[in-house]
Amino acid sequence: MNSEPSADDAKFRYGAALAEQIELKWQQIWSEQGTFETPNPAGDLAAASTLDPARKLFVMDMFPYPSGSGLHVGHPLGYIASDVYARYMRMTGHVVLHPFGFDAFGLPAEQYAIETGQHPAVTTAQNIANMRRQLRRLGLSHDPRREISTADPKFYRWTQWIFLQLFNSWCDPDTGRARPVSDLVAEFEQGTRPPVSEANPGTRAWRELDDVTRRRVIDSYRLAFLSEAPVNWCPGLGTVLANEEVTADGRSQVGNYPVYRRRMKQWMLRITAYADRLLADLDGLDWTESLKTMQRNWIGRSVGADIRFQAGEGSEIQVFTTRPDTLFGATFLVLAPEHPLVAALTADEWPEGTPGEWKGAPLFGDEASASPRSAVAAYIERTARVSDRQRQAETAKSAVFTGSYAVNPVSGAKMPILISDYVLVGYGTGAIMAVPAHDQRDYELATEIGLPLVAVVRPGEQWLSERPGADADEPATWGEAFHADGTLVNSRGDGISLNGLGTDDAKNRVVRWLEDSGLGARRITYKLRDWLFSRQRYWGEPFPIVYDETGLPIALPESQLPVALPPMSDFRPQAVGEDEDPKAPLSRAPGFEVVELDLGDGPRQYRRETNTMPQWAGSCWYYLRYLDPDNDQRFVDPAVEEFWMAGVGEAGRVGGVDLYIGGVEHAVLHLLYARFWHKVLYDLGHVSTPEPFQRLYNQGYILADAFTNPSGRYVPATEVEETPDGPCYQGEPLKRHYGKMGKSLKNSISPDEIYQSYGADTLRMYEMAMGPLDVDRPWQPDDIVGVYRFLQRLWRNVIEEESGDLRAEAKHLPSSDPLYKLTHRTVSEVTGYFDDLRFNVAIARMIELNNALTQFVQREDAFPRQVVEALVLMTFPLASHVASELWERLGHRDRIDDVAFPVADPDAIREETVTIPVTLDGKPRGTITIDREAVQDDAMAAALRLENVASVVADRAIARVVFVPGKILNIVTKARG
RNA sequence: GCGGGCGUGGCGAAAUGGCAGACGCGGCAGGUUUAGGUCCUGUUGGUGGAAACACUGUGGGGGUUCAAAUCCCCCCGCCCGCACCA
Repeated sequence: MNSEPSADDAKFRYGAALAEQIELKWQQIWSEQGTFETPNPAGDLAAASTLDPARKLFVMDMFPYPSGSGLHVGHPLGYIASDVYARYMRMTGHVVLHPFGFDAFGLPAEQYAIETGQHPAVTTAQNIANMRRQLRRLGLSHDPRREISTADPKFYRWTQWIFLQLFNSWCDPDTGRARPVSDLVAEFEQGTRPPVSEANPGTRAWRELDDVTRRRVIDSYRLAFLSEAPVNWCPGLGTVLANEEVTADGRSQVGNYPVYRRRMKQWMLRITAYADRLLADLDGLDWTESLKTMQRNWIGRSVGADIRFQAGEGSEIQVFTTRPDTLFGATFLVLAPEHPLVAALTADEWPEGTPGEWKGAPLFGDEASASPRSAVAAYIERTARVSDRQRQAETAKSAVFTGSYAVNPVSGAKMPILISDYVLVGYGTGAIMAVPAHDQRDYELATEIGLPLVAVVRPGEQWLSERPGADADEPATWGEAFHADGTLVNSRGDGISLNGLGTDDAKNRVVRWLEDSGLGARRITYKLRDWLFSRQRYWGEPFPIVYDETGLPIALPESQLPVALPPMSDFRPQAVGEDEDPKAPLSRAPGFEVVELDLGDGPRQYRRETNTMPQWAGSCWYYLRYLDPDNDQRFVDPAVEEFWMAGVGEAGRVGGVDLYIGGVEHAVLHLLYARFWHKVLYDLGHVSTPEPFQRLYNQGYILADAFTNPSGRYVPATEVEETPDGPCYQGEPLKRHYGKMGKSLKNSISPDEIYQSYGADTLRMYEMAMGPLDVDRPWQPDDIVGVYRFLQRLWRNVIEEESGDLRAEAKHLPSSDPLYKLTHRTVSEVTGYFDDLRFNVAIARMIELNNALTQFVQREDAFPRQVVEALVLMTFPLASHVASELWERLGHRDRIDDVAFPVADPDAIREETVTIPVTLDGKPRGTITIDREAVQDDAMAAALRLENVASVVADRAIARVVFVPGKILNIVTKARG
């Protein structure tokens, strides 16, 4: 199947060996001539001449982490696509910035280092060198001077600098924008803004506060702040874990250690302050609707109301609801087990007549349910033990009663207060009003342990009739909650009645009433959480933060950046007991944690922050560093930033990277985090656009067969034998699967294999020809020969295979020649397809043209230069090496990289006559060839000369004629008479 | 459960209101070759037919239209994301 050249093959046939020779030659030339170096408008990389801002284009890929196993053929799909586009756009006169880099900090790199027993700095450097080599072998046109690594101190110095911008900023609630903390302090000092903060209960005036309290108040406003948060804590690994790193049964993916929920003091970034803008600004972006939807869902805006319920003396419980209209149906309250008021609300004794189910007796037995305190304690303990995922997997609802009651403010009804794990402490207020008749979860709990149900929205007749035995007034008979909109019933109280209103009217009326009575207010909440930003890990950016004797954080001055990651031989996270506080690896680095610094008031001792930043930090801004990678004065020169990030093209484009290609797996992590950082930088005046990525394109994945043995483990797909009884490995029958190519499914295919059999140009072209760029596609090695043959035929049409000489040149084609016309039609179509990233169809058109060219060359034993040059130029963005070689052999001394993409001759495309189908009652009956300008009568006259048409029309009457010029003639007939 | 997307030959796919299946793989037939491979030519959705041709055909059903793979409604299947979000 491989086309290893055999002895009698022509010496100069385009085969794997010749392809390799050509590819290495041109890669060498590109490197020596700096072909891919893109100039800047200013600074170190400034161009000799001025650059046209209207012609700039910033095209980039999501950068990879430097993996130890190198690339497989699935990785470069997006890289090839961006490269083809970058090369094409350069040929259309654009100044194209096409950089590449490595996401070198973070867990994948550190895990690889631990597994191989080496230092991550060593493995990272090795892996980067290896990947750089593999990418160069593919002929990607990245500017080598702009390559960055997030683990390079020259890079992470500025990651730390941006963290300081976050630390030194707060979000002004009046404008929703970030401002310097110094503004906030000024407003506190002048008394124009009250120092409202949890750190200042009672909101005493600024001048009454001591220094430490003032610092606590300011800290509580910062965009980067310390907070106690419940996290996934894994003592076995000695670190917190992201939700994604915890398995369904609550254990660590790595090492299979148990994971606990635990409150820990962590750095948080206040991304929630940007929720509204992150949502609203999606509208102006050229992203797919599905990706925007994912971000919208993740941000999860919901509109409703806060309502305060009185519970005994002085206690007040605030809930959030999106259905304030159902307030009369709220028959009990449910708090998250972690809610701060739980302890205060837990009664000493059960009220008279409390049912056993409310006491948690079925869950914990008689002893634990003897008093509210023991039952609540048992329930809290149970919640802490169970992971989030496990909780959600449980089918039945559970809850225990606190022994306390609240009062429904509209109906006056007495509402038992319960705790249950289906109420989440992190969403809304961590407490809900339960409306069991109209909320499915509340319904399940109410029917499970016997709580009252009141219908306040009347279900429709149809809804009731679909549920046998359902009585409109008895929700318990419904089998499930009725949560649709409807007409309010049973909703009359002392101060307010909602009866007869629709859902929307009822919401408005009850919210107005709550606001007037001071019992509640309209409110919007988000699912988006603040971003937990610290890790007890070694391989990441150190925080530019120290603590003084107060234990409060102090930002280091810019002049002390970077805070270098200290070298450590044992950098692994350390296991600690369940009750011990975790120690970040950096606390063990000699001389790192305790330091003497002069921060402006003389040398003093400080303690450094020893956590590191998470994997996402560097990727939040790396695209900006490409613009100005060696600048040691600023993270990016403003003139350079403005040039590359400005919106080009249609009016109203917000600007940012002009084309960003990457996988959809980053839809809500990297892409949301980066948008947030960018907006902060924008607010503070450091960047010129409100969004980082104008156009985002998700390439599909390459899929391949994968196989599992009888014990369910994946086996290397390349070593699987196909037998008549199915796939086999080491004598064992296998189960066939199908999935994303990669290490985990053991079905990777190395690009080296393809280079060996066909060359890099064939691989590039094959990956682009497989199908639409955004769709997953199977790796089908048998198909590769299709594009291989195309390149081979193109080569043969220009070069004598026996001698290696240029073929004879045919006479100049007249513009009336069909091949000339086809060439220009192809150029015109291919141009459009390249513009739209539809490389698969562009390649199909080019193959068609080449097939026609092949016939010509065989007939004439000579090639027409116009056709060949157009085809070579169109091939260049895809198969750059062989196109460069052919261009040179065609006698050109100029670099093909600088040649303009061919432009179609409009006269050649315009046909004097057109051939269109004729249909009778929608059925095709033949074609007619008519003048381009022909009108309906001309077309009819031509159609009636067709035997097929004339015979039918003779028998039937013409009811109607539809003539679409250039498209179709449809004759609608009816029976005569 | 909610949200997004997809469904076309043996396979990857074209056609986004106007002759369904461009282009490629694979298959079949022929040429070149000692043979195989390479290379070249022809052919290839299905059914019927020697052929011309006819009928049929884009997951299923219905609708809009002169005309539907394409637009609308219902159903089925598959993929992806989120998921006790109040």
